[in-house]
Amino acid sequence: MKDNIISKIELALKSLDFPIHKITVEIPRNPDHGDFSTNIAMTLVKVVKQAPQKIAQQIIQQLFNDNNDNFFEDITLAGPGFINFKINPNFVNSQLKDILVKSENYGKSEIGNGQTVLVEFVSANPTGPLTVGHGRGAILGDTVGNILEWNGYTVQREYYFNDAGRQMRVLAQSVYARYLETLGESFTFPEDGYQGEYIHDIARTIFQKHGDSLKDQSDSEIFKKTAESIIFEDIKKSLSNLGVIFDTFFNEHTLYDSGEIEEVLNVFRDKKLLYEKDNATWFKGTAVGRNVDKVLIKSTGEPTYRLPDIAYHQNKFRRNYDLIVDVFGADHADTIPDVIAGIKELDFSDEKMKVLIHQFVTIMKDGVQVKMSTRKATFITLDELSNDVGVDVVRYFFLMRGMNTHLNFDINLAKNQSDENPVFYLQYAHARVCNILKRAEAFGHQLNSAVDLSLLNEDIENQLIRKLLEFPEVVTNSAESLEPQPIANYLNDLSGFFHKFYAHHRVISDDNELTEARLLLTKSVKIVLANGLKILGISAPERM
RNA sequence: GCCCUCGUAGCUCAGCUGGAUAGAGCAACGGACUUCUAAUCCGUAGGUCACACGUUCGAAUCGUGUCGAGGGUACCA
Repeated sequence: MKDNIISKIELALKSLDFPIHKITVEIPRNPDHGDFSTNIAMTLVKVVKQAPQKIAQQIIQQLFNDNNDNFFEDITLAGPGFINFKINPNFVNSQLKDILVKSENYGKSEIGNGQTVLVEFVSANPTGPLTVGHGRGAILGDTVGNILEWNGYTVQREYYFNDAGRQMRVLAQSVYARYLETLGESFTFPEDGYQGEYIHDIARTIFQKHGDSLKDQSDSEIFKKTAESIIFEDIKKSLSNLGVIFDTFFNEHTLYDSGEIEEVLNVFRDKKLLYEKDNATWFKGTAVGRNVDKVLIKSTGEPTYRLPDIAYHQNKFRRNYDLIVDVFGADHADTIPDVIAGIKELDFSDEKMKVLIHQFVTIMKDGVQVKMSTRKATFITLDELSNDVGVDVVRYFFLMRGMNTHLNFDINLAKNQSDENPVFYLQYAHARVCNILKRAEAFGHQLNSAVDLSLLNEDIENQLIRKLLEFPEVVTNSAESLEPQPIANYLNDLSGFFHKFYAHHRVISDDNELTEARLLLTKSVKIVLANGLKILGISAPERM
């Protein structure tokens, strides 16, 4: 509908011999200002050199001249030069049929045009259970994937991990210590070891399988391998429990086997971007616009995380995706400029790469902040959280806030099965809709697409219909910004309009015609709510 | 010190690419269930958009600076 208006304005500008400017049409906050408005007259002031009101008058006149189909009910000049449009309600209402026709596809677009996207997220090393902090990235990444899919992209979800570094060595040592403890032997726990209860469980599993045969083999691969596989299974279960399924898991180690790490070093060396200092190999960041040089290979001979990160991104680029999306927590944000600098030196363009950074999650319980540390095992795991408050609540809480706000996760609020919990507002709207439709069916009402939609002329009905018609634009916008939050906000607004409509008007009444018109509206609400919730990965219950 | 994110109602947050009188929810107070589910609705109250300059027809939104919060700034990831 918006496109329709824009092209009509364009036509008018052409007839008036005004230059074709960038035309923006928006929905005014205040409904008194019409269904749509444009500021085109004000932006033309400089080019046309006339007063904005005068320009607006001419455009309005031209639009009226062209208005043979009565698409516009009214066009008015307002304020400093806004042009406000009122669309013929019959035309607006008839758009509802489009929702019915498209049904579970309503809101999908083809702006992605089949392009391939790699979305990398979570990417936590298998050293322990996922925490609430990982949860935010998981839900965010997964939902961004959904949004892209709804817009015609082909999405691959990838989890990157490293099972070879220092962290994993400390993990193995921690398990070994607990293994000795299980055997009743004396042991020394690594200073920075992992203290979680799950380490005991892993040690016991190893004991059950191998008895005490490993007690003198502190460097046995079994400790690491067993820990890794148990923890990884656990991680995958936590994720799938939340509806997050990965297509691929990428092990950092393959970058060494394939020689890609070496290759990156060679390129950098040829470009004179490497030098040796203090027995370590440094990347000359200062030569490529970074403000400091960074170590790529430590004096121990081990690479820092930066080197494989760069090689990994080169690998992604070589796999030829049209778009590469990374989802990181704020604590990892600092690696990104290095990766981008590196990638450019490897002759790839960072334009295809979008990095989403989300801020931290703080957990509030009983009004106080819960401090968390993975190593000390004073964290709340993602499993605990989703078991505690439910999958739908977890997903909604992570999506209802912008990714760059510090998210305050109030456990008490989330657990609250009452009207204080915002996710129920949406789900209840859907359940109400379902109930009405079911009841209507029981009364023998049929959905009739030939119904007279002009009967829907209450204010709240108009608002509701207009809101429903906004949905496709909300979905494409969120694909462009790669932000799920607007969809969550939209669904909240839509639910609000529906609840209000419900409270003031009955759908099923003695008036058959009106009932059928309202049933069509109700059905449309169901479709949009269900589709929106689907994108967010939240269930749409038929009853509550 | 330097870099990133943020600062909007008592609390948690919206406010789209600069637009018209700044919006929700919660909490507070007062109403509405013999009705398609009251997990809802209606009303009241609540604001120097951290602060100061600047950009322009127009700034919560963009720019610079100050203050405040969080994160990063390692031969940890």
